Amino acid sequence: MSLMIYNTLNRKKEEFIPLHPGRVYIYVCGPTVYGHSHIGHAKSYISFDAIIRYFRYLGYRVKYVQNITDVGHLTDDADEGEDKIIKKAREEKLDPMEVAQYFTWSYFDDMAALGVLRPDISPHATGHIPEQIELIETLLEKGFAYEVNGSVYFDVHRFPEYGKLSGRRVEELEAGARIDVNPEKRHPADFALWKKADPSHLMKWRSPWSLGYPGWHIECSAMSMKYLGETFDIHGGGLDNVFPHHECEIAQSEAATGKPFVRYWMHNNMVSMAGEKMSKSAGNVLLIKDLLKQYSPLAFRLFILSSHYRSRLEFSDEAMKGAEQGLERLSGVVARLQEVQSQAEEIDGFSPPISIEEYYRRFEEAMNDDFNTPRAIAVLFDLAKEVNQYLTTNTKYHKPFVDELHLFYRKLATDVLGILPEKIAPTAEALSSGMVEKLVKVTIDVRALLRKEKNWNLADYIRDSLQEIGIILEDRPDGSTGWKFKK
RNA sequence: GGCGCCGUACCCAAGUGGCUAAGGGAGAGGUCUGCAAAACCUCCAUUCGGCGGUUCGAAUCCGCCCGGCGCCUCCA
Repeated sequence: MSLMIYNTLNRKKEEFIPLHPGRVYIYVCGPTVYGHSHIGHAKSYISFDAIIRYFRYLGYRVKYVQNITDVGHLTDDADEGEDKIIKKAREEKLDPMEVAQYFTWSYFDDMAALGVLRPDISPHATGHIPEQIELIETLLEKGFAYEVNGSVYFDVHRFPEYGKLSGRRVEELEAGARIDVNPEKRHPADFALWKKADPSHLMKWRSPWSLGYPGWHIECSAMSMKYLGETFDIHGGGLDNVFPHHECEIAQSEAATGKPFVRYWMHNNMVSMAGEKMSKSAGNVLLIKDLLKQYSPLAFRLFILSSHYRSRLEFSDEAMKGAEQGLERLSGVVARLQEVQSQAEEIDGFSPPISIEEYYRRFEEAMNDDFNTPRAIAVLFDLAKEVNQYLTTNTKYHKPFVDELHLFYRKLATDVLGILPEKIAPTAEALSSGMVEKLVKVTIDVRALLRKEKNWNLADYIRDSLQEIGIILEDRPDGSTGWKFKK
């Protein structure tokens, strides 16, 4: 069973064959750090997080690079306008690096809160100015770029394959250009590699051409090739980066090295709200920090991964609540498995009522089909039903079997998808010490006596009161009472 | 104007030529139960925006129409 990946370059699914056996070299476009991240960003990073976790599950050694863009992206028209970070700095009366640094930490905090594993390398654009200058020099030497007035532009006509990723033609771009024509450019579709800074510009570096700053695509080429090689396996990012960003990256990189840049291009689709793409400019953003005030990070991951990464996802409170409930169901089954593990034993002649291998197979089959997490998650739910049946129809449990079931969720739900915690919220059985636990136990015992006397009013009063302080009691058919913390 | 995507039940969402259209949530009924919660069982789209066509057979392919969206400017 081979791993198939949808490659934007060919618009079809292709078998994944790594350049170096057993290894995956992957670059994903990171954030421009001029504001807090919203849940649209989160879809991208959670999707690639699951993809990388799955590669590791398959046994690949992954080198994951994700840039931090702390310079270069402009606000308005292609060549004029003000750098976003500088704009923010001016507004807040801060040094641009203070802005970039502040939002970099904010981004890292958000990702940690969402359980997104850190990339192996998080290179900063401003930390790689020499590499970018070097790349531009190569492009000039090879005649793919030209200098005008201290700025350097890439000449798209010198690179006939320009447009191969996004399916555009230079002539069409010319016709439909909504960009104000920059008189320095030979052709409207040419893009800047280096811009000369005007005297008031806040971020600038010395270069052979001028005191200036790098163009807005060159950083990704410079940094990805520095850490992953001139040709590497996967480059990922948002669908909205296909053109012009990734198209330009290909042009710059392949022109400079004469080699294929990236083997598999992967693009995630957007989050929408009320039918419209979530974006800062549209103003319909929900920040990750605000989302997490209301919903649990794991439920949000479940929500994100229950749609395919290449599909658009419609966010709503109703959908998020659905995810919360779904997560409750999954964590419920794992909590019961945990609970049962301590009392389970070896049962002679035990024959497993569930084929766990079959569920592994189905999960992998789904993930191997271009990381189809919605189908993979359905497998987890299907098994949950069977496990619950097993747990409710038996009173004695076969330890190795219970362990195996538990391991299944541990590996796939916790390690690969990251939708279940390492440890489920404690239950009475799982705990042997602690004052809270002891107090709850005493209370439950008292309530059991009241129930024996059929003093329902008092018994219910205790249960309701505990619920108010976040402790849920569950009476079971055998007369015992379990409890858990309210999520 | 150019390029492209999507429209599956109340909500989110898989499925892209062939058994009964995944899964979750919500909803209805039932088992259990003093009640509740959880769990389990049953039900919940004869139908996939509409109309034609291709085919033995289509949600899936083709055409037209309706509706929504993305990119072409920074964007995950």
